Amino acid sequence: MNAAAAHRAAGTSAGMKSSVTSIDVARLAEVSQSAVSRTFTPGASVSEDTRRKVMEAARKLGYRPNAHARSLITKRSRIIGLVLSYLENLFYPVALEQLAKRLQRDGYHVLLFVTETQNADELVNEILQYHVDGIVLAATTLSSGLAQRCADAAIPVVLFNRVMAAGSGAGTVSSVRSDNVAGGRALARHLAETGHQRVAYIAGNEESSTNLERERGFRDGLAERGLRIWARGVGNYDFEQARVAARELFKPAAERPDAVFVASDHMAFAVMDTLRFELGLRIPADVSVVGFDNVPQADWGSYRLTTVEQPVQPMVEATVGLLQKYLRDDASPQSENVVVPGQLILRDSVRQGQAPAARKRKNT
Amino acid sequence: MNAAAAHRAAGTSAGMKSSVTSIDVARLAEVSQSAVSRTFTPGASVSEDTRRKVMEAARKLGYRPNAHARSLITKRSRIIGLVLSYLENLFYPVALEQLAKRLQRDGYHVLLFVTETQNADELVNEILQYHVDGIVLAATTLSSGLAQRCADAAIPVVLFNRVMAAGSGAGTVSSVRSDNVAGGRALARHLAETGHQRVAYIAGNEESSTNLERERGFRDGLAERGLRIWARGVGNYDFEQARVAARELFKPAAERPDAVFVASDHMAFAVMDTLRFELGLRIPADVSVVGFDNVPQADWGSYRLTTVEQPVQPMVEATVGLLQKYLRDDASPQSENVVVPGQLILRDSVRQGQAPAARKRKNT
DNA sequence: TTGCAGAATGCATACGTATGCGACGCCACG
DNA sequence: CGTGGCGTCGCATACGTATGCATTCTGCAA
Repeated sequence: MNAAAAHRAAGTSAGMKSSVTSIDVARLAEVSQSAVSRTFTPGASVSEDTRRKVMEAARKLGYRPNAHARSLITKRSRIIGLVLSYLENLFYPVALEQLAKRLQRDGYHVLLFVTETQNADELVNEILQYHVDGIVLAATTLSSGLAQRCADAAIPVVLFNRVMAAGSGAGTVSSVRSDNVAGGRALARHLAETGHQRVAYIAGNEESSTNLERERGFRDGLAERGLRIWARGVGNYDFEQARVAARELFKPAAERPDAVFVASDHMAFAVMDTLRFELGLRIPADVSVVGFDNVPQADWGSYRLTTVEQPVQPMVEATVGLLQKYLRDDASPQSENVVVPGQLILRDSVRQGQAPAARKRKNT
Repeated sequence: MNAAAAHRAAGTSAGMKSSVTSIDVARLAEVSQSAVSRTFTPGASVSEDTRRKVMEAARKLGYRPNAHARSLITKRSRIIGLVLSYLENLFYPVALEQLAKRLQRDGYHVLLFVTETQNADELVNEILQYHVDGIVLAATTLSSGLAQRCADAAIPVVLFNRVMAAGSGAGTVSSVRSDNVAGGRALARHLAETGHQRVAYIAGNEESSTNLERERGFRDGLAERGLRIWARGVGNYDFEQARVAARELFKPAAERPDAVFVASDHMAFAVMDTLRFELGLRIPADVSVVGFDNVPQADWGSYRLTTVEQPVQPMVEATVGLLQKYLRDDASPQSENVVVPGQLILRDSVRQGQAPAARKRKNT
């Protein structure tokens, strides 16, 4: 054997062009291709002896089963399609990270689709071509049609941090979200208890379910205490638009709000910076600010934002729970809407005092 | 036709269980399966007439080509594997978003792998099973072995924001990064020009190429002006560790640094908050802070961080450029290391004055 | 009219794996 | 010793598409 041949042999044992098939392995191990397949199929019937021979040969050749061929015949790709639209709000990257990790632990992987209101038809096509086992829609702003189209293809869809508009026909599409209504209400009560009178609201995307629910809860909570939304702006879940809304709301220096609930932490940061550095207001002395999501930055020293948490871990757990359930009983059951509770997180962006029962605690 | 049948028919035309194959379409369109295939293969020879018939039938049945079957035979999956480890630093989500969008425009999609120093072997296995067309490694902290193992499998690998340690044998693995050395040097010069004398450095992961290069450039830049690193800590690209390092560096109130370069914006925010709210220091009056990355938050009012940009768009462009090049000339060429220049971004976290040529500008 | 080039089309096969089915060997039990 | 059951194994086929090759078709020039 000359040097080149030796090198080639070494290369073979290291992996090489991964065109080694189960047949190659079978040949080397002196068994049938079936035996190789069974060795790599958990729960199949293989003797300990041949399994050893196969693994040995596979290792030598650097063999790995071809996922495409496999899913062609099993009709399961072990791929989950994840579509989202906007990663600058840290809530989504964090959720994405957890979700991907969690799915990997179960042998699934995430195929990513990034879109911003792109025409849904094309996107559906792209997703379905890969025959994903399930779809997670994590984009507050996505058209409802998309979800329906996917569900029509008989593949399970779960909406993450979003829920289907009640109007569109029933729908076999499930959802996981935190309790936005309760969260909004908790914030309202907290602001009321701490003696605020003129509370403003800066909305996210006005048609999104998250915004509708948070605003409804907030309204209800205020009403309980005989208050109402004193002023209102729209930030559309966008950083710049939130700044603009804040300027607008606080422009007439005559009677400005003494508190503002911003529909997402991400927008709340924009609002806080605008209030402080453009309008020269102090938080919370001049105005209180509360948000929603409990993004990591909310705990940063510059913001210390009182907010309602969206518990990523439980939401992720619920999401893969739903997916796995649908993958098991392949008869697609009716839709299910999981609501995960989230706590009010008290920090330093709300003025204390001036109210009868005002007090500050960390829990409950 | 009764109501149920009518509904089923409607369902069929809308998509249904996507088990419609090219054969079904062929049957309905009264052509061969080959004709269907060619209709969906750009550049194939099909008459306008049959193409119309095929498209019509495909639309009726809700047909979409099966990507797995296709890639089984073409040996191209149009999937790019992307592995990253840490999404809390906004630089990565933003890059991820751009990269995914860019690849989608070319008909590619991103399969995500999230890992934190997990054992590389298993990860390589998972990636290679999907026969991805290329791999992007965007994790500052990943073991070099991983890249090599992937490259061994004869699939193109490009390191994003990272470069291979010179030691490990040559390597057919390419890289894209910004000019960390020049960036570090620019920061050093800027701090020197603005009259700082005792400059500290808080490192990222000490073995990462980004950290090594930034520190080297910084050192060189200081040396040019007769300065050296006055004190040094390690933050390991982690938020909490950066806080600890900051406390340590600034504890002896006797002679504390008058400036600190933090190896990433993300850590810099932790440092700024710690300095301000724990140690009561003013920025930049008492101490100047500079970072690296130019993450969106660096422009926020609470930080206004002077930093060096990592130009995401050009870096993404270079990355897919490399990938496409390797996919075209499938003979894998030698490795290539693209370095994208990045500008110094002046904001308000550096004290001006005290120095001869000190001035503040937005550009250049 | 004949011939021919080029386009269009169909037939057959290949891609790499999973799995039903029958065959075989082994052991235990009757 | 015979028989049945169980655990292994190999053969053959199917999954859904792309593509080389041969064939047919179309239109045009001679």
